[in-house]
Amino acid sequence: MKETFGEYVKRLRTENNLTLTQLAAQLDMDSANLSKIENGKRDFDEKRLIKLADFFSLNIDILKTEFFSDLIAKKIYQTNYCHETLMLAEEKIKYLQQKQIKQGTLNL
Amino acid sequence: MKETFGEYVKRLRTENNLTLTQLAAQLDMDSANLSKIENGKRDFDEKRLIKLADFFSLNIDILKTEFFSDLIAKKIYQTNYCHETLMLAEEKIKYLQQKQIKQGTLNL
DNA sequence: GTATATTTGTCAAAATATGACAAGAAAAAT
DNA sequence: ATTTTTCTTGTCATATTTTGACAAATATAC
Repeated sequence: MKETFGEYVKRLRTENNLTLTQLAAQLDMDSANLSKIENGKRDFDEKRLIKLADFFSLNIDILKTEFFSDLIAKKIYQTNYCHETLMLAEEKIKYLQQKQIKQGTLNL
Repeated sequence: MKETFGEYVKRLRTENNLTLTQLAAQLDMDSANLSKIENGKRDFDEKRLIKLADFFSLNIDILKTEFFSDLIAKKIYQTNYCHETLMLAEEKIKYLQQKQIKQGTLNL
């Protein structure tokens, strides 16, 4: 079963025998805040995904999938019946893509 | 093919022959901002979902599904490959639910 | 025990969202 | 065709949320 994004970062860090301070330095952030991220008390800032991918030589698209799926999971969990919402979201994404093709751009 | 949440609201409004001003009054908001919502230039505020459901006698859960799927669609669209992210999100929701069962509560 | 690592709490500053209003554009009514 | 109504867009002050930073408490290792 899947882990959260925070747990994923923690695993990357510990598997590479790094301290919070060491990884935080690489990501240009406070180690205390990184700890909160690993423990699900704060969100990882999207703009640092590239640094994370670079440092651990991860595929950025896979990392983004990890990241965004986590945001979505947190948002839906508790609020809403999951499967139906996600199915509908998928339809809507397709709709937005269609709309973009027709209109050129799309401001959301 | 699915519509956006804004288009959905607009459809509800026009099918019921209401002006923006009339619906905005029911939702306790500015009609100019409601217009932006219908046209995808602002987000509908979650806290007004209940008023919307009440006024149009909609099932709140179905409405929430419409609402949250829209948020997700907007977030993923452009950024990420859709299907894979949503599949992973579903797994993560299950994981969070499992985690909650074990821990009692979960702060995210 | 001391040192190192991690977690938690707090708070000011930055970023984002919201409410409000004015003015322009489009549609409808007369 | 001009007046009235409706809709759209722009702007901005305020409210809310997120972030960065640091201090202090706790836990782990040596």
